[in-house]
Amino acid sequence: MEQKIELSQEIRELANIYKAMGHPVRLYILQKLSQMNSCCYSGDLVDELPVGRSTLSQHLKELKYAGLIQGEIEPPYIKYCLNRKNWEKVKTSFHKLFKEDIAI
Amino acid sequence: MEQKIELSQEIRELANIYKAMGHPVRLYILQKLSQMNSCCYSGDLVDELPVGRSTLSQHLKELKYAGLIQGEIEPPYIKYCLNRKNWEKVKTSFHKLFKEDIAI
DNA sequence: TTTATGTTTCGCAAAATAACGAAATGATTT
DNA sequence: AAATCATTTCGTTATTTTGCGAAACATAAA
Repeated sequence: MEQKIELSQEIRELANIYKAMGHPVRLYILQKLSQMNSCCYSGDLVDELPVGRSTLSQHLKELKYAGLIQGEIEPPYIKYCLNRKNWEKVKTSFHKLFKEDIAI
Repeated sequence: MEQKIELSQEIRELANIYKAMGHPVRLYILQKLSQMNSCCYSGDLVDELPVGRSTLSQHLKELKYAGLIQGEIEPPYIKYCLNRKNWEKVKTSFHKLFKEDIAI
């Protein structure tokens, strides 16, 4: 009665996105960017978050890799913003996850 | 200019929830439970998912621990359903994350 | 061209996660 | 009481994640 499925590319990608969101520092950054509806600088973040510069840089890298944020060089700073295009995608898939559920 | 904050309990909890959602097997289970708007058995899942019984059990345990699902003993099976109360909480916080954004 | 500034990469150590099979548990049936 | 069935826990291994400081990289200012 083995009818093992291969987990779809779609679900694996979505899981990766949730994984990227699954750390308090990264979630804080996303929340901040989302709620301000604007951008911020690594230097600002490192002052308020309880991690060192290199660690923060790693988290930003992961968020970038997951496609959730993007960085623009604005010397001497780097300005980070949400990746709007992918952010929409996340919203859509989340909505889909709740498809048969009560509307949000 | 150090104004380090302590990440709030709220954000840490929410991050834990996303972390729990951040694995394809667990996301598949949640999606299934959400979309069917019903419940399922561990035995059904192990037949379709590409992991062993003990591994699946671990994933179910994590989802339970994160408060996303609940298991009811229905001998000789265990029936798993969404934890509706917490599920609503997840939806709310997700919505909040998108607060200043275009409505879903 | 040296110095300063903001950020990232490197190298490492500690902790957490994912996966498995074997053994244990709990409940039911023989 | 023994056998059966569904599921979980245990013990282990391999991999990934998290975090740090030191060093490297840019870029701009002196």
